[in-house]
Amino acid sequence: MPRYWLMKSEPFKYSWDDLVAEGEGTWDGVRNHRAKNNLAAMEVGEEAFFYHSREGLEIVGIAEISVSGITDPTDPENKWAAVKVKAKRKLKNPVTLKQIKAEPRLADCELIRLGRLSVAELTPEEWKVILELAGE
DNA sequence: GCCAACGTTGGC
DNA sequence: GCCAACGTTGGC
Repeated sequence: MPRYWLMKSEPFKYSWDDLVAEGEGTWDGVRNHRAKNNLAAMEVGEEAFFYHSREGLEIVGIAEISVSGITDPTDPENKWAAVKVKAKRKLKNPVTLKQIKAEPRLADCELIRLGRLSVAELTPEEWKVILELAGE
């Protein structure tokens, strides 16, 4: 069973357009244990929403895990996890944090419950609801 | 720019 | 091993 993810990035540091331009990006620099566990659990081919935090505050597209189970190249001690992702496609309409908060079916998702978690897991149901909000 | 939430650090 | 202080994240 594939799992579904949501990855946050501050667009002035690394935006969806940056990922599109690069083709493939390494998701590193995560220094939170729960986020790390999520990164370590990712498998090649699984999909993740790409969310812009601090600015934008919306899900803009879907990325696909292209390389999983690597150690963070920015961590000299090699204890943190990382993955590589490829831009898959843009959402038809971006889904804002406001829309997510207004949707009762998403009240329990990690993104809302653990606001500061930079890599969150979504259930298949939550994934579908967000696609619905995107007009898909 | 502020502040709440949360993780980490360090003194005891 | 507890907990206060501090730093960081991220929404507002």
